This record gives sequence, structure tokens and C-alpha cells, in this order.
Amino acid sequence: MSIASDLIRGHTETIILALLTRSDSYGYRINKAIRTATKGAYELKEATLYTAFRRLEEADYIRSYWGSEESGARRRYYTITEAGRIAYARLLEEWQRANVLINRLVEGNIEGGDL
Amino acid sequence: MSIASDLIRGHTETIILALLTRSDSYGYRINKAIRTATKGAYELKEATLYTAFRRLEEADYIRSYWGSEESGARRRYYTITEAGRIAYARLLEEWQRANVLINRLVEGNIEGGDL
DNA sequence: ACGAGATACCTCACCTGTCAAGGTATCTAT
DNA sequence: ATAGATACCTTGACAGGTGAGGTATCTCGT
Repeated sequence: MSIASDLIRGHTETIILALLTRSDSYGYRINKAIRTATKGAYELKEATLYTAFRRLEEADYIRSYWGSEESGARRRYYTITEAGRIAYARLLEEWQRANVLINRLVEGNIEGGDL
Repeated sequence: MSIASDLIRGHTETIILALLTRSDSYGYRINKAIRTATKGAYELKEATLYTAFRRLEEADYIRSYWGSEESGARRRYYTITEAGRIAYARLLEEWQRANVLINRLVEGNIEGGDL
């Protein structure tokens, strides 16, 4: 079972930043890591991934450089910047706050008798 | 601090259905309940809410009827249908599954050494 | 030698849900 | 009278995700 696009939305950038926090990486690898880690349930489509990279780079949260592979297809590696680390921390916190609220709301736990 | 739209996205329908599971209600009240329950952090904008109602009604997950208020502004009440209850259960389950994965991913916990 | 499949990148047009900004009407309290 | 709350609704714009297409290299089996 795969995850609906609208649930994915809003997490793409956070996930990419999370992975780049660990180490530099490149598109294809990040994509595959996510797919295998979630057994195919969560998948960033290539188009989504590359547009996200562009957004992140424009925001100066990541920077890119071409790998020096002697053989095989060329790879564009991404590094997270200091601004990116800060943004990641903020996004993570924001998500954790939101998560609590969303869980409460989707379960209909609105206390206080209002409704 | 308010929640980003992209985190809201994908939950609107689930939240509305959750509330209607409890009892019939109407737009303004649902909206306010959410706002006060989350102390303003989570807010469905009116336009979002009403388009969601239309979507849900078209899908036959909810039905609407005009309230019989003697005074005050007229209210359009919504009831959840049987199909709506089933859809809600599915959405809730889907979300709970997604939640686990998202949490893992945004924290960068990709085990297995891949990446 | 050749084809299939994996690796690796990229772009464009389209779709869908959210939102800002506007509107209408009624009731209540000052 | 007027402000503010209650209550509904529509429109156009916007942004992120996606399907469908493209390019190029390497490996492996036949």
C-alpha cells in the first residue's frame, strides 16, 4: 500500500534534508534509500525529487557538485549548508508539533464539549 | 505558531469526517471547533472547508440539509453516510501507517546502511 | 554483438488542494 | 446606527506532486 500524495506533501524537503544531514548523497541514491527503507510504501517520484532539489538549492539549504566518477553515469552530489541544518531543525520541530495536533483531530478528540 | 498548509493538506477530509462521526454539524461550527481545540495553530480556511464539503458530498461520504433555525443565520448541516464511515476508517488507518514512516524518514532513521 | 535492465540525470504540461479576497445576510450588544 | 459575531458562498491564483517523456552510461546474459 502506498502513501497518498497529499500526505507526502510537506515532508519531501524535510526528508531530503534529514538524509543529507547524515552525509552527502545524490538523487538516485536518496530516492532508492527511501523506497527500500519503507518497502516501497513511501516513494518520491523522480520529478518530485528533482524539483525539490532545485527549490532547496535556491533557498541555499543545499549545494551541489558533480561527482568524480571514473566510470558509470555522472552523479550530482548534494551537501547540506548551515542554513539547511537550521531549516531542518525548524521543519522537524514544526512537524512534531503538527503531528500531535493532527493525531488528535483525525481521531475526533475535541474535548471541551464544543461540537 | 501555525501549521503550514502543506502539512494540513491531506488531513482536511479525515478531520471533517472524524467530527461528523460524533454528530451532525455545520461549517462554521466545525471550523471554530478545530481552531479553538488547537488554540489557533491548526485552522481550516473557509474556502478550504467549503470546497472539502463539496468534494465529500460528491463522493457521497456526507449529505447535507438545511437547519430549521427560527432565528439567526441559516445553517447547512452535514451528516456522515455509511460510505463516509467506511472511508473515514480507511483514511485513519492509512494515516497511522503513513505517520510511522514519515516519522522515521524525517528523523533520517534509515537503517541498513543504505546511504 | 546485441538487447535488457539498472544506474543516473533532467524537463514539461497537467492536476489538485489551499488560500486570499471578495461577496451576501442575520442577529446582538453598545 | 454601527460593530462584530454568526453563517454561508465563489472566484482566481498559486504551489507542489506526477505522468510521460527524454538523454547517456554500464553490466550481464545470450
